[in-house]
Amino acid sequence: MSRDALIVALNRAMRDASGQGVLYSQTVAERIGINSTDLECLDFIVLRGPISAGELAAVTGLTTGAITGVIDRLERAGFARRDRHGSDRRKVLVQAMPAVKRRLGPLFQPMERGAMSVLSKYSDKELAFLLDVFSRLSEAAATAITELNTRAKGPTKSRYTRK
Amino acid sequence: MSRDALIVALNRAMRDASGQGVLYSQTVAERIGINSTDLECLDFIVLRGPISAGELAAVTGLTTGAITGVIDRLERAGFARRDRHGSDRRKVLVQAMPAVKRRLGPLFQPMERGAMSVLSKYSDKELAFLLDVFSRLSEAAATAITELNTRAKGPTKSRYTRK
DNA sequence: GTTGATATCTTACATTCTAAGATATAAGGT
DNA sequence: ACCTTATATCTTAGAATGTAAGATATCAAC
Repeated sequence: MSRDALIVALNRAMRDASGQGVLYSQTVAERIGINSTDLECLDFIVLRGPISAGELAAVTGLTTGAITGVIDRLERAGFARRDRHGSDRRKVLVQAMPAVKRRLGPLFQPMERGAMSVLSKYSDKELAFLLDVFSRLSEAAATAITELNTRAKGPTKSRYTRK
Repeated sequence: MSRDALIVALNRAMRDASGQGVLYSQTVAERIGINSTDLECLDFIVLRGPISAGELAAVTGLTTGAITGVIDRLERAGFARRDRHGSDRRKVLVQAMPAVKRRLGPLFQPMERGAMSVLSKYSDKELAFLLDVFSRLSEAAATAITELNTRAKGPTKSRYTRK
């Protein structure tokens, strides 16, 4: 395969792999009866410990109104809990409940095992190489997103031509 | 870094990279004034040539009713066109319009350049290695999704796995 | 204590999805 | 040819979830 063809194939493979990841998340969300947005928020809640509603809105790009709904549903499903902030009582701190690990863990196992079965075949050196590549790609993507947002935004056009 | 830590870091890096890809798509969609679902469908339309509405529903996991709306919006925005199937007049074939390449191309350039700036530093051998890894990961993910759906309790609706 | 900033929630409305059924066409048996 | 059943898309009604704007409560500074 030529170098050019290799790069084209690699770009497609990356998009496909990314898509599979999304698809897996959607499937997991469906299985536990919440939507993808709520699962993404739950991921942030788990990763970034007790987090305020406002921060959650900021990292997900949702409005605070939408976040209120997200937290309501996560609470109702038993995956998260609201607490008042100790010193600033306007704030609401959201944290994950034990049910998350118990119910979400098993659902991520097939993916973890799958990734493991692939990765376990590589040497430490190869894994380090892969980690480096992924990090660089993420960084490049972040830069590209910024670039896209920074770029002149042409004439404002309505979302769709009127009904 | 220990091997275990390496693998944990890699898993997180993969999720992050996947997320960046999604975020990029959302940004592109916003920039051209359509939603992410419509852009995903448009990608299929571009890749898989003239495709019937039903097939589009099958590969995306949307209902045919939703696909009708998607095609309506893509048509109104000038990105796609409906045609009657030659021999089976129940079918509607959807194909991309030239405007897609013209208007979408530039928006994907920052990402392409970013990926290129990373990938260009590697040897052919390294690129081949990466392509192999991505392919294996995609395949493992597909298997994991199937596994997850197989374990499902109720009737399962899945994307991409349907024929 | 008053004023303005901040954090979250509420409300009204828009968009897009699903489910069910309508419509049109196809295909096969009689 | 006719009738029945299957298929492909569209239509409709209702649900879910998003935004925007404003209400409410709290904080922070003067």
